[in-house]
Amino acid sequence: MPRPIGIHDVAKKAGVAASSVSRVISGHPNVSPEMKERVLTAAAALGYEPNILAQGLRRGSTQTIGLVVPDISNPLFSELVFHAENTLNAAGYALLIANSQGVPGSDITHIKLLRQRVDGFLLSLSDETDAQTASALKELDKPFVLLDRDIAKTKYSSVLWDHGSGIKAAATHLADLGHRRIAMIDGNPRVHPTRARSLALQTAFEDRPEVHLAKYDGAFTPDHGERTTDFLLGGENAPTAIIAGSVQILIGVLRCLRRRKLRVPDDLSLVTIDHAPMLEFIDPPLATIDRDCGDFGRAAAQLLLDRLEGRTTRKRPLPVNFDPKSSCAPPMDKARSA
Amino acid sequence: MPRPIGIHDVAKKAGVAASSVSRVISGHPNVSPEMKERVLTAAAALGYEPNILAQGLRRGSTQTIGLVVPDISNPLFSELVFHAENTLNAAGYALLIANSQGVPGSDITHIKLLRQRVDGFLLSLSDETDAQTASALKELDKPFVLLDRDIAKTKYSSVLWDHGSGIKAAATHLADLGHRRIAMIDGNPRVHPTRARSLALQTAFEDRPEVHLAKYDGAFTPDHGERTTDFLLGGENAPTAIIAGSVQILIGVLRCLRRRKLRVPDDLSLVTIDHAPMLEFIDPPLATIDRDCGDFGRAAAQLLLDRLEGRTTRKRPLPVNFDPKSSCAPPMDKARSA
DNA sequence: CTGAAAGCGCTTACAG
DNA sequence: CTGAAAGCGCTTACAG
Repeated sequence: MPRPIGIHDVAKKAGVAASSVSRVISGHPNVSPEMKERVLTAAAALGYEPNILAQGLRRGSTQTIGLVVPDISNPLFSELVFHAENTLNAAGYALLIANSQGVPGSDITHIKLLRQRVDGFLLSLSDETDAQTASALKELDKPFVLLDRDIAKTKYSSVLWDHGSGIKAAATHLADLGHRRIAMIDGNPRVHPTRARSLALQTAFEDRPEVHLAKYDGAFTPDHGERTTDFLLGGENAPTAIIAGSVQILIGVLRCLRRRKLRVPDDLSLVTIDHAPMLEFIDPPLATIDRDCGDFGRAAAQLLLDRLEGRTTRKRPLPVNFDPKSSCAPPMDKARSA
Repeated sequence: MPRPIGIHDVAKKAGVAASSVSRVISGHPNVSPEMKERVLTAAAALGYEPNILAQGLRRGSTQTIGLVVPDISNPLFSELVFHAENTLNAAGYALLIANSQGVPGSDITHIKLLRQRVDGFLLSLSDETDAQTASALKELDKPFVLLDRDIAKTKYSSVLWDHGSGIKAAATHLADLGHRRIAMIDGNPRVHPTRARSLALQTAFEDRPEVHLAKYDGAFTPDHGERTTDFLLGGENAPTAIIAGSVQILIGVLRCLRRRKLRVPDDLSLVTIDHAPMLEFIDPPLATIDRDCGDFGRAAAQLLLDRLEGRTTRKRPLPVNFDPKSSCAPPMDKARSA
């Protein structure tokens, strides 16, 4: 197998110095048109491609961005990746992805793994409150943007969905329908989305004391969804409406409802967060809190490009929408119907 | 921001030569115990971490594997990535992922992007018949393993599901129930799974001429599923059973059935391929052709490690299972019931 | 505008 | 077993 073409091969063929080849290839301004032409034809004839490792070693930059996500199979990330990659490619950067499996230690491992290979990071941390992660980020000598994550007492660039207003819209919709006992089953309380919803719900019904809203954080898993629903529906004063914090949690809620033979919205009103491929076949269509991942990917990439070009860090808010379909109805008021 | 610690800093601190530091760090056999100790303590004290770019440039290897997939959000890949990564990590390799968006040109782009940064590839090509991809692979000077892909007239390492036997089992099940007109709606005919199923179905009913099976290849999309189902159910001699080639195709089929108010299995028997999170809430539970992605990931990683360690290429077959749940029933025989 | 030289951080024959 | 030297492929002040 022949050694790949190097800058010296091109220099010899063009009859110029290696440094001139380098200047032409990397678009240095001070080159004569004829030098440019000779080098370019020689490079094309030889099929020269610069060695990225050598460039990176010398320049200290690799024109590559690293993306660390906790769960690659989350459909939300698919769109995010697509749009972030397009934006970065247009600016001359490539995107490399690492999957952290939702383990904070794995976040750090992958950041370390990528650190010497990339110029910057897009990070969807597994745990924004983890002390080790925080100190790893403090020592990180590359710019990064947090994806829907917010670390207390820091000013890192981040793109943050406005989960608070989405959940408030949903809860208010339920309250307006007459619900007085509403439960929200949410996931990991160590990430921004869950925290933002908690914060918003704390004050949502300050002026409506008759509305009782309880929030049950845990994990974004079917198991947490199912256990919590079981607990809620098995007890006194069961809620008349439930909000599921993610598709995974919704699966657990639906399992419980199926087992208990409860119907939506007759027996219980139901709201969910995010879309999923099969969701459309759930009957009735579920009220959904949703968001545009394309915007998110573009915004995140742009914030990182800003940092790479020396601009300052920024928090970028992004809206969240609520679509009340037909899965919410006035509660069965036992008192009245009795 | 201070320059990162280099091998010379460690050498100075330990009072030895840089070359000795290198030998200790990279585990060279000929080093005295005391040398080892001095270097290791100095390196630890300084927090030395080798520069991967420099190592890669010098050694020609990066201890990194590149994975190129057409659709990162496919849940099948999630498990694959998890197990492949574990196997590779155990052998001292890291895994980097690139998303090719299902475009053959993008496959090539990402292979080129990764080529200088990795020691080998795991490739799930968008199109195994693409001539440009074939020639790019021929010129690729790094080992690779094809993931459920097979390129004609080549002996590249690959892990191949036995889609043929899975689809035969499903089709035979339907035929045994009495179905005489069976349709399979499959996806992209330019990848091994679709081709393997076509091949198997061609001969599946050679000795049962009364069974008519037609296969409709297209794309792994809801749109192809919906249009084809519409075409089939709207025509003469509509099939009494349909096999959907993927979850995306299934979504299209189900949309059509919902619109036409057709029920499974009373009006039509239905079989699908692969699992999806929400699938369990489809009523009735669908007969499914399924497979173990963990085994797949481990096998793929192992084949690549074999190549990296100089062993020969290999085709590795993997079984596929058929679970007839309750979505298949004898066909409504209009002739008889009339 | 162009070339010769030094160096990015490491590894590896080569002496000793 | 250890060290000095060369070099992986590139870039970038420095002369001219």
